[in-house]
Amino acid sequence: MTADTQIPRATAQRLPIYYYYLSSLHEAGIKRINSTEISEAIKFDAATVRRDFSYFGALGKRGFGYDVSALLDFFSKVLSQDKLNKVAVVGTGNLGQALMKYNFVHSSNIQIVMGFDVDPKKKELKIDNEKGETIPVYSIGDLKSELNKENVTIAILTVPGKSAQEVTDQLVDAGIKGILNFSPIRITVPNSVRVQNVDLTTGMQTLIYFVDNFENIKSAK
Amino acid sequence: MTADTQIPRATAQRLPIYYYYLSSLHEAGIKRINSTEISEAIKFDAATVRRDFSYFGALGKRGFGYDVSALLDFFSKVLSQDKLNKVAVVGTGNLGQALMKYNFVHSSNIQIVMGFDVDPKKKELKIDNEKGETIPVYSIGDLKSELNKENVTIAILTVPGKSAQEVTDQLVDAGIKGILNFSPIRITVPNSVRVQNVDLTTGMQTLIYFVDNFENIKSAK
DNA sequence: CAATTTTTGTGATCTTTTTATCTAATTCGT
DNA sequence: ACGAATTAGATAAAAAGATCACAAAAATTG
Repeated sequence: MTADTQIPRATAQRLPIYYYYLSSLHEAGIKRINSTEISEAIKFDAATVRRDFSYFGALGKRGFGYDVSALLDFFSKVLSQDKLNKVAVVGTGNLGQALMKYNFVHSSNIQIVMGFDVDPKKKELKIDNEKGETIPVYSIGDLKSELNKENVTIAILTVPGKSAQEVTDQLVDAGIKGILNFSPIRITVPNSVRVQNVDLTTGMQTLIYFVDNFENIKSAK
Repeated sequence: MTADTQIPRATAQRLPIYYYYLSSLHEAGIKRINSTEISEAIKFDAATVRRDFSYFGALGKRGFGYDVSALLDFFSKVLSQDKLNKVAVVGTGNLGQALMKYNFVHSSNIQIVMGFDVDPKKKELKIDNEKGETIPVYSIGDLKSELNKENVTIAILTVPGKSAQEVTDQLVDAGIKGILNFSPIRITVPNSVRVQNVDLTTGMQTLIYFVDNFENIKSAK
């Protein structure tokens, strides 16, 4: 079930991209695909695609390509699409609330089940998601107990930079295993906790830099 | 003014992180800093930090470190913090509206000045940002004229995957130079246009994969 | 002011990632 | 069923990126 080879980081980062693309092919009723076409759609070299897939074994057939359904099923398992991942939003400011309400991080295997905030007034907030379910907001003091009660191991961190590290420490103490960090701070966590940074401002600044310095960037092919 | 060396991609991606950190130091009244401390805060190796800086020349002093103000001023220029970048949001669904209202991509040099949508009803939307300014929403048919009128060269793409490529083609035709792509599609653009992908779902899926396959990821130090 | 400490900047090296090329398996048309 | 066309998977090479380690420069100390 689990891969027996060590998967390179860069490959792991591409897996959700493959998964999304395969889903769209499947929905469109496309039955087979080859590495060249995948390459064109996702903008990585065809050799990279084949190499990535090969870490998981021989998934394709020479002279034929890849069977979309089989590949999709496989990556579905690899990405734990079968199991439901309960997620908590920590920091229910504008961004946190927006993520809860509109389920921007949306996928069948991810469900935001609760929110936390330092401000006790936020407890009165009744945040309804798109399905009409009310997502409870708790005080940050109840982090540990509430997370454990529902067995939540993934957190979305949407607190201001100032309190990001302090709240992170509490999340770690509460047994959180993964943090999607929207704060502009690079948080410190022990080795056993995974962090994925999603900084909206950083992305935009990088883009502007790339636009302004087009000629100066290496391999901006 | 512009760097005379080719800046590696990886370095360019770290510039906004340095900038944010330096700003926070400056605000805190800290006058000098060394690569080791920077390294601890931003979680990249100290040698990487020094190497990154060195692409822009000798910014530090041996035996002393870096002067925070001077370094901040320098990166401020590198990242065009002095010039105002007008940005348009294309696709005023939940995510697009949230970005416009709450200015999540917020920084002094970035201003969202207009929105676009296929749905003509959206034109009646009066979206006020946090400063109380009303951001107009136009029909996507007016893309070219409105963008050119205000000299907008950066777009935030928040349309559904289905229409992402079609809208991208229109943006390119309208002369857009950079796209911050929130759609799950890897869009195709000509060589002269820069794309930065920010996929919320992908980030979360990658995180879950990293959490579930901790032992299988290479150099998850 | 000499000795010691600090800390940068960078050549050298190592690691990771990407790309190119080759080989052999499989398909497909006839 | 055969031969040409296709295409994955493997191997090799190249490129990009991270890290090591140390000389040189500057600061600090006694």
